[in-house]
Amino acid sequence: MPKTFFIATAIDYTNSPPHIGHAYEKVLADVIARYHRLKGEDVFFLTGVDQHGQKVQQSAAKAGVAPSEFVKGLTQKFVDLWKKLDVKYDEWAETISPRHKKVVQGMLQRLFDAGQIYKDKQSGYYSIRQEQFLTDKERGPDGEFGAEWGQVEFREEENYYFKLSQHKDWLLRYIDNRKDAVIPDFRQTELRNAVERISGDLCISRPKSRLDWGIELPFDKDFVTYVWFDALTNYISFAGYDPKIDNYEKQPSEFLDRWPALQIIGKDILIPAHGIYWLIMLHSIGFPDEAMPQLLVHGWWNLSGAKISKSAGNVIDPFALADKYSPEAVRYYLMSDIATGSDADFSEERLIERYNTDLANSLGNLANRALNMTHRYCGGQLDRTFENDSLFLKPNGWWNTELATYTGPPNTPYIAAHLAWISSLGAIAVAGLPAEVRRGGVHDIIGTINHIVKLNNELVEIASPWKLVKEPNRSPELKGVLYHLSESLRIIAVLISPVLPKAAHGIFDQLNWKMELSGREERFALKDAEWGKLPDGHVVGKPVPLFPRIETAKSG
RNA sequence: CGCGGGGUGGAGCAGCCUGGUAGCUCGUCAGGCUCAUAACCUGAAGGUCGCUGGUUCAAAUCCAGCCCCCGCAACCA
Repeated sequence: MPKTFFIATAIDYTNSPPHIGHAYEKVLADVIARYHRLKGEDVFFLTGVDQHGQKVQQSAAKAGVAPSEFVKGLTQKFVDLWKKLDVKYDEWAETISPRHKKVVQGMLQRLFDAGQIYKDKQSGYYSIRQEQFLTDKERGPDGEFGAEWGQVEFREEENYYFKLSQHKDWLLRYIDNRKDAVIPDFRQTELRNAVERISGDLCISRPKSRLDWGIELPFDKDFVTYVWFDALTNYISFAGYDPKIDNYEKQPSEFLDRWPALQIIGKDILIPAHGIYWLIMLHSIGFPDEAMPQLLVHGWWNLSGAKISKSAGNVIDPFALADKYSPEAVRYYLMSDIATGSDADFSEERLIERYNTDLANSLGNLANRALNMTHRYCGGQLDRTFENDSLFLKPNGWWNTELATYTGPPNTPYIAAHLAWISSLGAIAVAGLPAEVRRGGVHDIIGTINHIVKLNNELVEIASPWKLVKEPNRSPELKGVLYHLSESLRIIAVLISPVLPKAAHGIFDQLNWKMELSGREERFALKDAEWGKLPDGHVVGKPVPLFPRIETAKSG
């Protein structure tokens, strides 16, 4: 049985409502998941929320409600957003769930029994505001702790530590042996440098007197586990991992079928959280190197070059954006205007520009004009007999020189050359797809699709069906062109369906194609992206604008 | 000498790993078309690819040095 493709995102902290960055990561994961489903693979897409911790406890206290209540409201906001943006996950992770708690405690107990976790006493200067011990690094030039730390006091505290540094050499070897442990590769370089600098162990607990909104340590009721063993563990606890089984090979088949995951994370949580803590945690509980998750690290959306942050007050509300421009417009913008891995500038003007240019003017208009002409000139019926006419099927390559600059009236060989070329584009796109998906290159896939759209619009100009229709003897050419337009649209719909599911359905509906599966994801399959599936005599539907132009004050 | 990213026509970016006519989108200008969502197509102008030096027949691409910009406490993707 083929293995399930497992994709997971970071889980979001339920201390404040979702912003555009949360939306980006989940849409990216959703699109990658959908491309895998398109290939016919079983997909397990996990996302969710991180609900424990100090900040939530504080925010809840401030709001005068119990943490469990506080967390409920924010969790709902995330769920609502994913629904709105058509992010279709298979499992939802909530760190307060009993299922998760069991795995976290099971892991901790096993590591404690194995001597990987020990108790130690730490004393030093402690910032109450930042909830952390300070070192000399944090001292200002005057030797004092700055105002950003708030009240600082000397404190002595016992806590539990995980023997992190013991696994440093293993992690270095693992990273060196696996070229694609982290994507893109410059992030892997960054991680390796950081691993070299590992020193000391990882504090994994907080005394309940300070923090009780968390998962209790199974071996000491006076402590809860702090962040790492709680949040990171979600990736396996919601995938069926059984902490009681220490032999990895003996894990439940449900889990083994899914794991390892491709994990989509932001650049801020690669080091140290995922790249160091998480990988070492997995290694320490017996996961072999082949079972290490791959980390796909994405960049950030900035606002006029500045980081988006709550403190700067420049947070963008994805709900408002989706309401204003439609969820598909938001999905398209987030996927098309950033190269996965690097940062990009967010702007509503760019969103409008990309939507109007690529979707309304190019793709939407192509669908509209193609179907309209098919109805107007051929009663909506496709005719593909032309395809077999040897007169038009010239060997590849010959037209480039003579005809590249041709600007005369519709010329038969020139049209034929374009038809031949266009009918091969889908296969080329399909061939390149797996590699693009593997490295998260969604914006490259979109670029390829847009190129196909562009060539079809060129074909319309070159062939000028409105001229051909006036010459009865050229009816085969006319029909050939119209068939190519519809067939191209069908393939484009398949290729773009992971990014724009609703629009892809819209194209299929208008083509009057696979109507029995209307609205369902199974309607799209990569194997259908091959040329010539629309049968002879097929009648297409009436065109309705797929992407109404977004009018702005300037253009309207 | 901390770590990493970036510096490419007016704007935003790709290309760099695997040297060999500098590419895309937007914008500007001119032309064409009328099937279409005032959409589409063609052409033009516009670049010393941050600077300097090196390797090479050949460098945006490889090497060295330098300059400038942005991240690397927390909220936070």
